[in-house]
Amino acid sequence: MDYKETLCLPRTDFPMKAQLVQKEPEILRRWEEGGIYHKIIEASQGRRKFILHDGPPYANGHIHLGTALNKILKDIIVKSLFMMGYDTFYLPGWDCHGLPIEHQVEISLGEKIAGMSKAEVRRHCREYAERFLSIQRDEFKRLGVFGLWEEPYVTMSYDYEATIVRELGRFIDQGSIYRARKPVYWCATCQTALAEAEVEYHDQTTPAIFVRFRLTSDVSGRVPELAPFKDDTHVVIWTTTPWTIPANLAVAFHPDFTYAAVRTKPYGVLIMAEDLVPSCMSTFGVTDYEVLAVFKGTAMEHLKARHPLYDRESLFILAPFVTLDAGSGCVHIAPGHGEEDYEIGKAYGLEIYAPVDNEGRFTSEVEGFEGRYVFEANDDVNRALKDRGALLHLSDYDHSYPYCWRCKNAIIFRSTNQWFISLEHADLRKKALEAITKVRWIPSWGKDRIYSMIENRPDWCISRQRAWGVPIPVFYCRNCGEILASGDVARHVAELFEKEGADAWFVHPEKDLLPEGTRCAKCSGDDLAKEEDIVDVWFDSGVSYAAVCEKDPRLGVPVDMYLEGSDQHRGWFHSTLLASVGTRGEAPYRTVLTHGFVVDGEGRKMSKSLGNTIAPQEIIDRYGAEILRLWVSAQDFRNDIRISQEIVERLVETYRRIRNTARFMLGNLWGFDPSRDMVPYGDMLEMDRYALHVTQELISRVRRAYEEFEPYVIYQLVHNFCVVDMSAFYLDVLKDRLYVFKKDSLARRSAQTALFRIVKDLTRLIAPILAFTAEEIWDHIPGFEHKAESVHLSDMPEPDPHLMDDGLKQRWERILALRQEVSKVLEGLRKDKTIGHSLDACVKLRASGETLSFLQDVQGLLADVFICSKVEVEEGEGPWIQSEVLGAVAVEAHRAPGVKCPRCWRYAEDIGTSASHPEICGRCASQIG
RNA sequence: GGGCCUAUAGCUCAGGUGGUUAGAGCGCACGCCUGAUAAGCGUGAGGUCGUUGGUUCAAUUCCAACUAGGCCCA
Repeated sequence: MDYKETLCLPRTDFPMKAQLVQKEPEILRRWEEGGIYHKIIEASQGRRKFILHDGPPYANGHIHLGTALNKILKDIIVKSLFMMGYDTFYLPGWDCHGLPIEHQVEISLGEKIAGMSKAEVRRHCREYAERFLSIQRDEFKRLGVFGLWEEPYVTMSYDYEATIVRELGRFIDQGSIYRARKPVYWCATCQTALAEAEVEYHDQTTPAIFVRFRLTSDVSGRVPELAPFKDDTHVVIWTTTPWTIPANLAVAFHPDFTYAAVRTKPYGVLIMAEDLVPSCMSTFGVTDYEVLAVFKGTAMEHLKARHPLYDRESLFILAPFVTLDAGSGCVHIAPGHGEEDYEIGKAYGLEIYAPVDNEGRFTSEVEGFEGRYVFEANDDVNRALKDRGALLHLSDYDHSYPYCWRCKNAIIFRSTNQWFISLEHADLRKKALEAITKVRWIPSWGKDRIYSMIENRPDWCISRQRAWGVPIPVFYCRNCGEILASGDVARHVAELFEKEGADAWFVHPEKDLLPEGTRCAKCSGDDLAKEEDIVDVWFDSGVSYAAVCEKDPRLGVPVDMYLEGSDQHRGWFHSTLLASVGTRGEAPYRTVLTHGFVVDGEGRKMSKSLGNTIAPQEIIDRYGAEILRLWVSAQDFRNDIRISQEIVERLVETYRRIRNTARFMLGNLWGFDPSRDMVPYGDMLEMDRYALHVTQELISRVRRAYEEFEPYVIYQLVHNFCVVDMSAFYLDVLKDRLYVFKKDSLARRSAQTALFRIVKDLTRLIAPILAFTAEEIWDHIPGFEHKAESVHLSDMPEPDPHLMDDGLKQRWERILALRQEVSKVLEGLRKDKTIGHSLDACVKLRASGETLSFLQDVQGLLADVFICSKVEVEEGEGPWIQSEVLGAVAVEAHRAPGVKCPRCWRYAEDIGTSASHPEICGRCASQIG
C-alpha cells in the first residue's frame, strides 16, 4: 500500500513561482475595477486624519528610481496608516511650468518657434506637460501606489494658476515684493536672460590682466610702515574679463589671508597676498623688490583706491570667496557683472552697476567705449589701462567659460531688473526660523540644515524671463515708468485666470487685464504695460498649501507630513515655508521627513557618464514592481539608498522566502474552515500557543516600526520571522503533525488554527510593502467572517494579550536552546554517516537537579521538536554543555532503534502491532482508522 | 572652497548613557533530505567596527583631523 495517500500533505493553488511581471497588471486591473481606492476613501470617512501632502514631481520625462523610491515610500506610509485606522487621503500632484519643459518644446519646435507668439509656445508646453503627466501617472500606478490618480492637482490648472497670482497679491499687499537689479546670465546674441540650465561651458582663451589701483586713502593709519610711500601705494588685481573693469566698484580682500606690501622700482609699492608675491613678481618681471610690511586682509577694509580709468574711487572690502589659486589675492569687484560680486556688493551697499545694454554694448555712461561690444572692448580696455600705467601684465588664459545653449556664443553676466520677496520686510526670515522650530524634522538634522539655509539666504528672486509660467501680475506706466503693483490688481487678474488660465495674460491687451478705470498713481496716465516676467516655479509648488490643501476639505492645513528627498530642504520645503509663513504666519507642515538619494552599489551617484544608471522599468520588466517595493523597504532611507545587481538578487531571494513561507501555510490550511475548525486557545497544543506568542511580538514590533516610519526594520523583522521562527523551527516541526495525524484531529486542527491566525496577520503586516503579493495571499486565505475584499481594506493586526504567555515563552526559549545543541550533535553523526535525516537518530540527554526535572517535564515534546525518532532523558554526568538559559546538559545521539515506519518515517519499535496495518507503526495505524 | 550628512562581515541591518571572545538574516562553503521540491533542514567559515591621532585604566561607542561617498551651495 502507498501510505503517502493516507497523509494530509499540503495542497494549494497559490503558485510557488510568483510571475510578478504577469500577475501584477492583473491585480492592478482588479483594484481599478473594484474601485478599491474609492472604498478606502469611503472607509476613511470620520476617521482621524493623517495627511501626507504629495510633493509634485516635474512633468518631464519618465520616472526614475529616485521618483519611484519617493512615491513607494509615501505609499507604504499611507497604506500602513490607513490600515492602522487613519484617514490618509492621498492626492498626487504635478509641477508643470518651468524651463525644462519650455526647453524641450523649443528643441522640438526648432526654427518654427521664431514666428510664434508666447501664447502659442505656451500651448505646446501645456500639451507637453499633459503628455508626460499621463505617462508618469501610468508609471506610478504600475508601482502599486494608491491615490486619487483620476484627479491629481496640477500647477498649470486654471484655478492653481489663479491661486499663484492671489498668493503673490498677498505679498504685494504687505509690501514685501520689490524690484531691483541683479546680475543674470545674458546672451547678447539672443538678447535674453538665461537660466543656469541654459548655460553650457566651453574652454576658451581670454586675456588675463594684472592691474594696479592707486590708493587714495591714507594707509599709514593701518600699516605704519607704508607712511613714506602713501602716495605711491597700489593694490594689484587680476581678472580674465577686462571689459568689466569700467564697472569696477570695489576690490575684495580675504579677511584671514596675509597680505604683503612690496616695494618695486617700476611700479611703486604693490599690495598683494603674501603667498603670491614670488609668482607675481616673476610675472611682472620684477627681480629687485622688498617686502615692506605684512598685514591681515582686514586691515584694508573701507580704504579706497582710484579707479584706473575713471575719476572715481573703488572701495576695499572683505569677501570670504577670495582664493589664492590664481592672480594676486585681491579681487576686482563689479557688482553688476557677477553673482558673488553682486552679493558682496549689496552687503557693502554698492550700486549694482552694469553699463551694458541688451546687445552687449557699453552704454553712453562708459566714457571711451560707448557703443563697443564688450568682448571686442577687451583690447581697448587693456590699451587704456596700459596708457595710464595701470596694466602690470597681460597674457592669455585658458579656462571654461559659459556659453549660450542655443546660439553657442559666449555669454555675459549683466545686471537686470528682477522681482524679489524681501526676507526682512514683515520679519519673514525671523518668522520662518521660528516656524522651523515648531516642525518635527526626521531625521532631526534636517532642522539645522534648513534653518541655516533660511538664516543665510538672500532675498528670494521670484522673476524669470520666460514664457511657460505664471506672470507676475504687475504693470508699468508707459508715460512715467511708475510701477503699478497691488493686491487688488492681482486678485482681479486671478479671477480672469480662473476662467481662462494664465494664458489670458498673453492674449489679452492690458485694459482687459486691469480693473476698469485703473490709472497710474503718479501721473494718472492710463497707458499701462504688463510685466513680461513670469514667477519662479518654486513659488508655484510653494503655494500648494493654498491651491490644494486649504481648498480641499479632504486635506486641510497644516498638513501632517511632507516626504521628499533631502535636496528639498533648499527646494520645496524651503519655498513653501517662506510662502506659507509670509502669508499665513505658520509652516504648512507638521512633520517633514526626508530620504536620501539612489546611488549604485559602491555608493556613487547614478549618472549617464558613469554608465551606472538603472531604470525602474528594467526592474519591473524583469522582476516586477514588488521587488522595487521591497527594495525601498529594505534600506534605511534616511541615508542614501543603494542598488546593484547583487542587492536586487538578495531582494528576490528574500521575496521568495516570504512567499514560500506563506505558501506552505496556505497549503496546510487546505480543508480548514475557520468558522468550524478553529480550536479555542485553551485547547491548543503548547507549541502552537508559543507560535502565537511569537507572532504577537512580531505584530507589536512591526506596528511600532510603521508608526515610526521605519520600513527597513519591518523588512528585517518579517524576514527573520519567516526564516527563523517559522521555516527553520515551527513549520519544520509541524510537518509531522500536519501530515501524519487525522485530518480533523485536535493535534492537526490546533496547528491549523495557529497557521490560520499567523498567515492572516503576517499578510496584513506586509501588505503596505508587498502590496501585490499580500493581496494574492489574502485571496488564498480561507474565508472567514468579515474578511475584507482586499487586504488593503483590512485592519493592521494588533497584538492580542490573550495570545501571549511569558511563562510559555521562557520555557520554549529553553527548549530552542536545547534544540540548537542537539542539532550540533546530530550534525556530527551525519558527518560520520551514522545518520542522514534527523529522524534516523535517537537523542539521549543527561542532566541533574533542576535541569533534569525541566528535561523530564518537556520530554514528551522533544522528539517532535528535534524531529528525531526517540528522546531519552536520564540523570547522569557530563561532559556538560554549559548554557545560561539551558543549564548543564550532556547531549548524545545514536541511531534510533526499531524499524523505519514507511508512513511517518519515524523509527518505531511497535511496527506490526496493528493487525489491519502490519507494516506501519502504532501511531500511524491509529490515524488511519 | 563652504554647510549638512554617511562610513560595523560579500549584501541589508543590530549594537541606550564608553567596559568580558562585536550580533542577526541573507549570500558563500560543506553536508542532509526528496511528503514546502526551480523548495526545505543542519553545520561552518567570514569583521584590524573607513584611516590617523587624542581623551580615558578602558573606545566600534566621546573629540579632532584626514580619506571616500552623498545632498545643497559657491
